[in-house]
Amino acid sequence: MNTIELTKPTRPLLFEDIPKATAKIYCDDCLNALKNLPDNSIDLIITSPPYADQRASTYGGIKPDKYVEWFSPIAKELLRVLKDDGTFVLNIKEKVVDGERHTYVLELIQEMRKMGWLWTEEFVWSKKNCFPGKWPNRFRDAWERLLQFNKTKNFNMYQDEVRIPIGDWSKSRLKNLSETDKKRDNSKVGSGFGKNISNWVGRDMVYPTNVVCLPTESSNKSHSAVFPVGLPAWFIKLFTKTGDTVLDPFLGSGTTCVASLNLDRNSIGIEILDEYCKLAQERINKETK
Amino acid sequence: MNTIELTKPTRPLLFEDIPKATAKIYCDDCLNALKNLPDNSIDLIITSPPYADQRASTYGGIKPDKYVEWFSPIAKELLRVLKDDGTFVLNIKEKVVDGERHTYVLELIQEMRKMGWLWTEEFVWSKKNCFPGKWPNRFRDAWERLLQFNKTKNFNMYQDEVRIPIGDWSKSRLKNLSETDKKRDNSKVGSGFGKNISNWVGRDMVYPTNVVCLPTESSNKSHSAVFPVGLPAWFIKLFTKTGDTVLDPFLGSGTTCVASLNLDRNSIGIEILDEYCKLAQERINKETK
DNA sequence: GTTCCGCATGAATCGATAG
DNA sequence: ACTATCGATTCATGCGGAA
Repeated sequence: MNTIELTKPTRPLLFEDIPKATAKIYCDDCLNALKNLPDNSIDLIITSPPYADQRASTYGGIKPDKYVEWFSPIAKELLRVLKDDGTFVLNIKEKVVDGERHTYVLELIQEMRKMGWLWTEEFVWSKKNCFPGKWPNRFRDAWERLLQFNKTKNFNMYQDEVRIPIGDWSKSRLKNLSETDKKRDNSKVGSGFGKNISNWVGRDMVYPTNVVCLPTESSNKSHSAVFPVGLPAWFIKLFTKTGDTVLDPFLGSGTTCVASLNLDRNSIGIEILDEYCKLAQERINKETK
Repeated sequence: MNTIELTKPTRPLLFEDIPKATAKIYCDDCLNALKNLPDNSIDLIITSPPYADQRASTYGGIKPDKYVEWFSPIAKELLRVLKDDGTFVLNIKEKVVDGERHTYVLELIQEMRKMGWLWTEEFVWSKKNCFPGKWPNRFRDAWERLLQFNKTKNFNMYQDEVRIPIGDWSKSRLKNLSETDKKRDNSKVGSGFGKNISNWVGRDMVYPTNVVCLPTESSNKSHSAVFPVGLPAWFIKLFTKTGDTVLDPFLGSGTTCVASLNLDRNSIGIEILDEYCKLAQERINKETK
């Protein structure tokens, strides 16, 4: 098993003791790597596991009928490593099998509740640029589930960190304070201030809802991630504070670590495929400040 | 049991034999009234049943734990009265019980599949102006499930009836097509447009997705239902044609009948509360053409 | 610097064809 | 009959080069 550790100063250091956020990547099977993590050590788990029948080369192409069986032991380990006031956000969507939506996600929720998880909420990720196509009996699938699970009812939630500007203008431009927006604006100006989105903080900010609207990232040819960096960023801001630790047990191309570093959170990523680990490392070097 | 029947000419009559759409309201208990309907007679069922613990005075306040048990016999009757090529759209959302989303909707889907329903699709109704409020551990709930069930895989779907304007991207992109674009065939490209881009010229309507964005109807003082008329209207256009019959077994204030009449569809509504039946009648007189 | 345009690229689904 | 593979369908987005 290879382990990659990256430490980056993420802000201009004003004092010597400003904490540095660290990203650690385990290049290993998910269940194996999780055994290395101590109990109650993670503040937020956010992941998008391989969907049924996807990524066959890496994960053996889990059959829809076997999905719950496959994921359950992982869910048990995640329950162990999460802190009592932490949160687990699971991005998932059932596929169509024989003309019907398969029920493995419904079954998974029930199974996870049996092992002690609380099913606190279901967010909707609404994707405007979903996969194209036309069928006689079905429209394009433009949404995925973001299931929120907790260990206890007293979990940390920092709602003020994800407030959005009010009004129609904000709908199109500044929807969810996505990291890409923030970074683009920052890079244009140079300093951490200037034309930053945070300038708008304080003017008619409202709390968002449980519907998250973000486009997928499809044109990045180096990796096939559909997880836009704004998605983990949103939940990291919502459920953790600076210096906390974020875990993604199916890291893929490293999106969760990139988002974490840019927000001064430590992160642990697990990814079985070497080439994805390398890719993650490259992205962390390139896309973090 | 009272029955109200309303027949309205819904368009300027050009010929004597233009069919008139009819709305029929059964003021009765849902299961009782359904017994009056023959097998395989309904083209579309669309309804928003009382949610758990809602409308307690009317339905005895169905407890979340008893929800599946309460709805199952109704679902069986609905299966009986629906035509083989018809569709059942169920608007529902689980409520929060003791800090968790309750699982009665998940269980209901599984139970309905056991009795023969196909769970074809789950649409999301994204509510732009959802109920205001703030809670320490939860955002405002801005979406509801619209579960599509069918009896067979060969159901009627009239997709062209609900097409929407194309996104702005096409205006800038397809204004001036170069000659190469007009001639381009799939020799160059393996995926993506593949075909000729000029196919898109003049095209201004596209098919929607399975995310339905509609605002809730505000300021409706007399009834608590937040079913906007646009919601049944969308599904009526999508799943029925003129002259078909639409059923709403929990009519409430009559929204489904209003939408049906305005689209020249016959409708049958069932509502146990007399005052709701009266209200429905008034709305039908007032809000239909 | 800014806007415009060309182009590739999707956690998809269905139906037909092949073993 | 049952599974595996393949082609056709479709629309919003970001990147990079050009005006």
